[in-house]
Amino acid sequence: MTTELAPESVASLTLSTYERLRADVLSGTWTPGLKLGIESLREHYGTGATPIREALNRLAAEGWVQHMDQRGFVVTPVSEEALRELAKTRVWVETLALTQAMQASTPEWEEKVVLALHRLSKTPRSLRQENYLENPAWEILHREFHMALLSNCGSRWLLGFCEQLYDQAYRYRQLAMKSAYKRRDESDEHKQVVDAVVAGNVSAACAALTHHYEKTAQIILSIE
Amino acid sequence: MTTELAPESVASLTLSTYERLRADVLSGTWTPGLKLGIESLREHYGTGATPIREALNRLAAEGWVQHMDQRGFVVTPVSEEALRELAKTRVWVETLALTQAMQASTPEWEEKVVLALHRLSKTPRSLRQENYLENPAWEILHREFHMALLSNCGSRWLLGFCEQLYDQAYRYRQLAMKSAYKRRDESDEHKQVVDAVVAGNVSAACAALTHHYEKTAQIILSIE
DNA sequence: GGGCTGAATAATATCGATATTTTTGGCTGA
DNA sequence: TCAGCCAAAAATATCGATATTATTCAGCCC
Repeated sequence: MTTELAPESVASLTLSTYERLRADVLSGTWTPGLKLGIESLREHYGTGATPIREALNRLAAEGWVQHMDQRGFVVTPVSEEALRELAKTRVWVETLALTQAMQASTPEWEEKVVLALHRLSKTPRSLRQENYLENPAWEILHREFHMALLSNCGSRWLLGFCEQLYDQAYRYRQLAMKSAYKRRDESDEHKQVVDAVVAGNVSAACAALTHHYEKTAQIILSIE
Repeated sequence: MTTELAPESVASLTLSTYERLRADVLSGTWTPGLKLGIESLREHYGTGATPIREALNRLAAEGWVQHMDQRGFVVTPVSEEALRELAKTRVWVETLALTQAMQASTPEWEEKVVLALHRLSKTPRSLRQENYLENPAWEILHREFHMALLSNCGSRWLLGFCEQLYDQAYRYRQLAMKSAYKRRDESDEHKQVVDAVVAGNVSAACAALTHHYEKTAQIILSIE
């Protein structure tokens, strides 16, 4: 007797607070290094201390904030070195996942990837032409495209690591966007990855993905 | 009161509760699938609900327990399929880390690895001869050996992933030990890895590590 | 003047009690 | 007999207040 309805609507305060806090860290609303005092967060999100603390503990385990015992929480700082390390790790881990995904390739997966790319390319990168204004729809589809690419790797652990790394890199992108927006056409880079995937050329696909990530890191680094 | 010296002794309740709970999940004290009721844990660990909940939230983010919103926590279940996936992922990710570590090899790192192996081989696997009794010193040195091997990979992210996977596999080992103990000599397998590392032979080192992990998984699977 | 000491202050960490939500179990009506 | 439904019970989630712990800063000794 399983009577399932939409549980989203009645999410616990802990969960929704976690999601809001996470989004605010990812988007750069809370800047790196900022001390996250319980009292001020409590006031800002309009809840008690318990949901705040529970959310912070989860975020600490995921690496978004750091928890100094008995000394509170701070937003994980960023640094050029950390970004380089992140970019390097992403290339290693995601090419690994892509390789495994391609070796286990199925027609369904290929179609899923092609479809994800199609949807992405039909969505504008920025909401405005003149200056950059983030398009939330594009961001969602972009994440879905990259995850679709790796979804066939056969390991939920590996996929989870890739998601973590993707989201970490997203924060750096957001922080960089705050200072400057450099126009860039990723659509071609995406297409090259998919072309190689469809052709079954593992090394070409990994090379294209690597190029895509290294260029991203390079652009962010060039801003500061 | 009495003046405290060691900082460990004055760790916050949240932290020490987290560590105790984590150890109990890893050691199999709380069996997979078990419902972890707040009230019973509160009583068992002799603390309030807040430290328990915070610890559970951290453990949930790390994959040790699962959190069903508004429906409490359960110890993450195990399954043959999950173990196979874990073992597979470990081989992929750790051979990646080992490869990178060897490519960035330094004399200091090599010495660290050799030393870790030496310490490990001088420590008995079991506290008793006749039947198996876990030797905590061996467990610590074993973990340190494996982490020393990967410590030079150049990415804290990657190293963190490896630690996660190692600890997850440790839980499976512990669970298997509860039902049966199969005598096994790992020392030779460890030595083969180090020999290949010292010789600078990347593929041989990865093959030895892969063999080591696959045999572990195979033994655990054969028990049930 | 500079470094140390120790109370005052501010923050975190924790508790006990309350509000919500889920689950249980019995009752009704077809 | 069985599904559907409501009330009671149990558990989770949350709050407000308190206990502990770090930090600050003025006063003091060298």
